[in-house]
Amino acid sequence: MKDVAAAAGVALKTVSRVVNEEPGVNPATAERVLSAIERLGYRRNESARVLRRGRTASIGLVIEDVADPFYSGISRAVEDVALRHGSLVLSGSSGEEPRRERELVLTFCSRRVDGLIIVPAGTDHGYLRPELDAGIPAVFADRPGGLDVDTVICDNKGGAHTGVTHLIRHGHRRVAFLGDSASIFTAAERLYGYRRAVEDAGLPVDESLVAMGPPGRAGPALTRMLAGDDPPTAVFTGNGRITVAVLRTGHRLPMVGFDDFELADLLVPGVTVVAQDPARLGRAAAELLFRRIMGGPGAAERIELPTRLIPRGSGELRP
Amino acid sequence: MKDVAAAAGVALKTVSRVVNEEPGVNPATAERVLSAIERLGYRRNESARVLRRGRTASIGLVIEDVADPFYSGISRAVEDVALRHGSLVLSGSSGEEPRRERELVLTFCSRRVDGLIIVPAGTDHGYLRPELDAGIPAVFADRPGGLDVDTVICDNKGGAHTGVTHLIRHGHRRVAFLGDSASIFTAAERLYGYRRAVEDAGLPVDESLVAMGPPGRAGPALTRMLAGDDPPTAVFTGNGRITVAVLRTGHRLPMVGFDDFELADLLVPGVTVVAQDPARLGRAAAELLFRRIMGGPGAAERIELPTRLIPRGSGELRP
DNA sequence: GGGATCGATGACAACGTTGTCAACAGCGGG
DNA sequence: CCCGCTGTTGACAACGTTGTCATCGATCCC
Repeated sequence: MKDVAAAAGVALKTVSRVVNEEPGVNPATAERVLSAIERLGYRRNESARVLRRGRTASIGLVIEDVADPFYSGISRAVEDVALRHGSLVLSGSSGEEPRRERELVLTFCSRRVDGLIIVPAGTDHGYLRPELDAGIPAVFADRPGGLDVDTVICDNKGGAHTGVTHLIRHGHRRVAFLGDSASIFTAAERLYGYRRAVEDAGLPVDESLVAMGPPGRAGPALTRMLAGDDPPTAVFTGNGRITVAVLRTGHRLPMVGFDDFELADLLVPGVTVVAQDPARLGRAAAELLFRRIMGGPGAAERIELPTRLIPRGSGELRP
Repeated sequence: MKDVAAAAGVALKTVSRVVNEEPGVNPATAERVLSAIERLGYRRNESARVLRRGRTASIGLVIEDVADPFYSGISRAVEDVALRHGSLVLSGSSGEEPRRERELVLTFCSRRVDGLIIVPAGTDHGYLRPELDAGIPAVFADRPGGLDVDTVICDNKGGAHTGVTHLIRHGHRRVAFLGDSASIFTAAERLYGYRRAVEDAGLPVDESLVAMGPPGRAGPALTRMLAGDDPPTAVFTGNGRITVAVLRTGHRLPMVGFDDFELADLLVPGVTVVAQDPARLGRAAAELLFRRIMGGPGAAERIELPTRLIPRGSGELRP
């Protein structure tokens, strides 16, 4: 900028004015400055600008894994909203490790992001306190983070309840539940919804029909159940990865899965799912965040998005 | 930092030393400083640090769309490599719009990223010249960008050639090609590979069997071909999205698709594909970039990754 | 014609950090 | 006892930008 000023024969401040399109610069002068900028290939140094102004025009996004379509859907939606607000997105994958999440968040904070959107990995988010107190707004997405902070989640219980009830209505009395590790909030909620649905139908909850754990374990778990004395006649899967794992086992059991996925309609039979809307979730979280960044007042909000049952065949099979 | 120094009763510089774990600080003093840091919830201001030191420890990544599994695979791999180098990833989706790509790149540059990985959207990347001259290394991924810059791409021609030849070997003499818009590098290359394969087999290239355009158009195009006088007996699809579009039409034509996708093996018949490895592509690009960032010398490299034919049934059907 | 107003421009400090260099105390060797 | 060395600490400038305030000539109104 100094060089530009020298080349254009004006003061530093005038260049600054031109670059920021501030009013009150003689068009002729501005023209001279612009041509000098062009000639020298000058680019404003954003770090210095941030240092001086305090606002970075960027937000941090911590998800579990960009390569998972559910999270990349969120990611894209957040990016779009950020773009509309002239903001950039710093993002990172926590891989479900609380330590990595914490690391990412702190890195983002020391880069002075204007706000954070976090898919919480662990349960203890106390490390966020100082940041929140320092005035960095945060939004939890997909799962609550245990702090009094804006949160956007799905109706996990309700969705699972709907899906399981759907199977029961089609005549199943023994529905298995295959969920992700019980330590994950969404998995626990969905399990709760499953139990409620079974109870509400007046059926006994049989714990031998429930298996929680990482997706890789779901297939074997189902196989064991089917080999038992009183096997399930249908299965409800707790998320997209588990649904796929079960499909891959080749058991052609009637099923309903949580999470929609591409090609679910092209399999035979089509896979009935309880769909979430990741784009909507991301959008809601980002909009909430920007409202806070712009000084939106009030207590922490908690938005719960609905789910939608999409019948495609696999969930309508009778025992 | 000033406050920390005051609280600990030491000079600014000493706090800086502690924060950066520089040697030559009395352990007792360091302890005092650390406790002050803890007490005040101090976080180093990265902008100021960047301003002072010149290195940002972050790289920029411009892809087409995070929500596309091919690109999110790349994204994840880049993130992992960056993590190993202690670097952060700024990323953005260009949506195949050259203007947006340019905007993103320039934004990244003014934030002084240490380097760029770009999936080029347009053909004119002249706007990058000043940045390159300013010493910001860049790597083009998936497609060349028309500049003399490190580039990592797939063997598009070879992959298409292999896939089409596979169909011909199974007795097809009229193979249709459905590709993405011809202006996209990879689409053009794959078309070229298709033509070569047809010619190499001594068959006539029939332009009425070729349709290029956005994925949404692929289905209707195929339907038109099939309604013609001399319809194709098999189809080669130019990328994952087009493959899915074709599958959705319900025509059960023998086919081979470029790009692997989840569940390709669960459809009936399984979908034979020519697979790329997005993770490997992302990793290669990122490693190349970091080598440059650390001052790796020499002329621009061009890496071409192989593809792999995965037979699953749809490509082995006879006419 | 004189003072007020306005438009254009510049000088300067400050943002929070780190690199450079100097200061100072304590210590051992001659 | 003096010199030089080591270990520890601090003062200060600089990074590139922007906000504040001052300057200066021109214009305008009475």
